[in-house]
Amino acid sequence: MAKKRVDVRSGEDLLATAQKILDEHLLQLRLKRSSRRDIVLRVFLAAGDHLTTQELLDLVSKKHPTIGYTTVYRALRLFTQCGLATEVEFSDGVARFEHGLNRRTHHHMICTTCGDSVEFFSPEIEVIEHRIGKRFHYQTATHRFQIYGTCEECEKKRRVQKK
Amino acid sequence: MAKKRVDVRSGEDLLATAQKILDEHLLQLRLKRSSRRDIVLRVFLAAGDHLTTQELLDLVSKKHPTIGYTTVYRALRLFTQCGLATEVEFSDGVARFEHGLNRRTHHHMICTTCGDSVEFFSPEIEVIEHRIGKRFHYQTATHRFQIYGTCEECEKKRRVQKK
DNA sequence: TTATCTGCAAAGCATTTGCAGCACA
DNA sequence: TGTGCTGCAAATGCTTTGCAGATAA
Repeated sequence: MAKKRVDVRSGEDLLATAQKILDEHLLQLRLKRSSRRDIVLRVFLAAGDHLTTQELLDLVSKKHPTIGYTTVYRALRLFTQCGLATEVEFSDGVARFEHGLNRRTHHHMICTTCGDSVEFFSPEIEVIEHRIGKRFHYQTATHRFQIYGTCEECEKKRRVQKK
Repeated sequence: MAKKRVDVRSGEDLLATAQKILDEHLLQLRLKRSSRRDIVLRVFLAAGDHLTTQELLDLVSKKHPTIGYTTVYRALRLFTQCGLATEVEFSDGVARFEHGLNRRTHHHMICTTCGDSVEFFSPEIEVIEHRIGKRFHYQTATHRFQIYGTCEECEKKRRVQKK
């Protein structure tokens, strides 16, 4: 499934574009729009990256405490289907989601001590994906690449403890 | 005769080396050796890669039906701790293990339709890991890299269905 | 003898789903 | 009006752990 590339600069435009993409997706699947799901979308777009379903629910709950886990869960699935969200794997067994709109392909390096992460760009990865796909006759769709280690802070603490 | 590197080509040597590594690990943790765990190790070494705990149990059960899931589960954890096994993530939510001994660093490309996978080598990945780690002052420990797509077989079938 | 190992069963935990009532088209 | 949406609670499915008896040292 090819992701559409849309240029979205302001928050306004971002929301409008995202809503349009979602609506189109709903139309294709003959689903109905719902105000609660739209709220989840707004909060998701305004929130930071790498949120778990629970974390997004917590944010949503602040202003809309009656919206439940299931709604957020199912909304995130829809967002992922239409490319508004991407699931990322941080190896702690919990699904995390980040924005898929207006986002350069990037990867994550995760600190296994404090859970912090940084994003980085590595265009070579795309090249490798294509090369390997071609070599083994795979129609490649996506890839996952994460680096695990210890961030500067945690590394310092570790050294102090060792002494 | 000045070869210092442990040459583990035959199954015999492989087992011996692995057993030694395991024993040493047990010693460090002040754990005891056990015949059942040794059996699990033998089966694991002789088996193919990417096995789930359940799959390894199934193999073990063929000759030793009284060995239980928990033993295999805990054995795999020990193997992973001492580097005899590596956990790999295929994104289906099940832990898979492959041999860590005598194995070049490699990665996987997985068919999301049939679950089949191929291994490939990409030394560039190591280089990227180091470069990114240095740039953000991370002490990198490891990384994960998988490509997802459709294998030739499944792609053919998909095309036929589409018509 | 004492500490670890084992199998069983049960607990954990994130993810999914069935269902009855609510809301959108 | 009917179909999809929601929240709740329960089901799933894999992972992990408590415990009593078996086993290694």
